[in-house]
Amino acid sequence: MDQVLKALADATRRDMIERLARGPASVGELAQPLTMSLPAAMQHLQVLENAGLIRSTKVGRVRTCQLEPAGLRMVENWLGRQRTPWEHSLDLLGDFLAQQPENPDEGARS
Amino acid sequence: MDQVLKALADATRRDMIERLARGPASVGELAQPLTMSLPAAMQHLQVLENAGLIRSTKVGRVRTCQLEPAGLRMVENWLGRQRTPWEHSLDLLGDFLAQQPENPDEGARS
DNA sequence: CGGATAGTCAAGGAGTTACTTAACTATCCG
DNA sequence: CGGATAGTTAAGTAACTCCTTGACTATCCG
Repeated sequence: MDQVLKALADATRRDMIERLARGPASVGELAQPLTMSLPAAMQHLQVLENAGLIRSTKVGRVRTCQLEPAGLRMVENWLGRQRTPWEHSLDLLGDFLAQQPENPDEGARS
Repeated sequence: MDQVLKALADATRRDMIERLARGPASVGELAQPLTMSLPAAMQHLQVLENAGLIRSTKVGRVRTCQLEPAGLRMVENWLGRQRTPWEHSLDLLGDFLAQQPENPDEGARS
């Protein structure tokens, strides 16, 4: 879980995932539009593969990478679990707290 | 988006979110179970609030934090968008690519 | 008032991350 | 074979992250 979110926390890696969501690609194809050296791309891909977000197979001298949807789905599940209990009762509570009468020093947040 | 995922990439901040998913809490209440100094907790909360994942209001000398579900939902949306086009056709394509018998070399820059 | 409580600001330092270049291996093609 | 292509490894560096301590402000309560 930690690995997955750390992997997604980088904009370059997210770009790679967005590209892979449109179809498999080689390491070079992934590196080229990102203005980045090949070794840099490799490191990112290793992070993504380590996190279980992509899979890659090497045929000849070309390594083809593809998305692994299970990884993304795991994150979605965690997110859903965190926001389930609250959802819309939060705003009411927020308003309640913000309007506590005995607090002249409390400027409106913002 | 970048801020949100960077915020979620830290285990301590995820613990905070899980705690807040069970109800609002003060800065001290969040820091205590995490064996962490108060300033450290503050920095994490600032990151979370900056990312739009939590909201906080100060009443008296106590700052009460609460979850902001919209932030988590934004991430869920992005994740869903990435894995929609593929889902299960990926495995078939992967097998296909892995079994290509020959290797044409003319793909890259000419 | 004066002490304790809750939070905040400001450096500073240990550890990690993301990139680079250089050197190297493996594959393809003529 | 031999040159070019695709990827990989290794080492080094600049920038960032997380946490700490110390000093400070604001609030509560006796």
